Amino acid sequence: MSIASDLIRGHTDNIILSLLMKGDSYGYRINKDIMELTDRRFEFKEATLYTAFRRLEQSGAIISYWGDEQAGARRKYYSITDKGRRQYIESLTEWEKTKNVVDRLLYAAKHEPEGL
Amino acid sequence: MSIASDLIRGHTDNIILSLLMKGDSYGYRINKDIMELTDRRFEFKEATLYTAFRRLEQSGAIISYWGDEQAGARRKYYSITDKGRRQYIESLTEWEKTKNVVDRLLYAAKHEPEGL
DNA sequence: CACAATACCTCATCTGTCAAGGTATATCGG
DNA sequence: CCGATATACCTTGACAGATGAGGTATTGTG
Repeated sequence: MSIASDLIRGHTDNIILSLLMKGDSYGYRINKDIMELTDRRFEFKEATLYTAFRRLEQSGAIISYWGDEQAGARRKYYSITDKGRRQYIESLTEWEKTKNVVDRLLYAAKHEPEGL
Repeated sequence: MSIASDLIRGHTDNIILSLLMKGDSYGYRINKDIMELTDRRFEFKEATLYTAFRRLEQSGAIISYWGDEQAGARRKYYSITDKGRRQYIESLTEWEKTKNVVDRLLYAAKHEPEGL
């Protein structure tokens, strides 16, 4: 739990793009990376993750291909496209704007009486 | 425009509680305050706002009463309860955690190669 | 008198999340 | 050898929040 999903909603696709900026990866590994990066404070539910992959592939932000594992379960790898890279870059600006706006609104009550 | 609603989702109720921490207010005014606090970068859609009021009142975080305006349109005022105050305080911690987690994930690609 | 601003409300629809279910392979302890 | 656990993928239906579109009523302004 830790982080409510409604607080992450809107970041899902961009988080996936962010991890794919480091190189091609596959679903299970991406979620494990997310867990590690957040000290186990967050991970996607599987259904959410695969829904996001489908959405991103349909919009052209990523492409997929099957790996040629000799052993173990097959893996579907994802690769970020130029469109996906642009979307990722834009998401960083969006996130900075969001932090600014939410900070102002959530701390409105505390910063308001500055006239004292 | 400006801020995607999915990035605010999850903060809606807490933003309203934050403004009510400053004192009782009513829907129309709250939304105007939000617009000003964010330099017109953000405001709620009316339907979103009133949905949130109903949700907050049903959960006991706020209570409402009709103002006794002598002139002009009638106003429904909202007042934050103790439960609402506790929820607001908790939301600040949640928000700080969320910022930390999203920062880590969105900037993962940039901070990763630290071994150089 | 038309229009804008104030001020409230509802309903149907859309989107993203997720519980629950499924498939298949590899490894490890007993 | 068998059951459990980990890896790795997928789908479906239900649910919750946001919102477009519509509505009501009052007051002030040109």
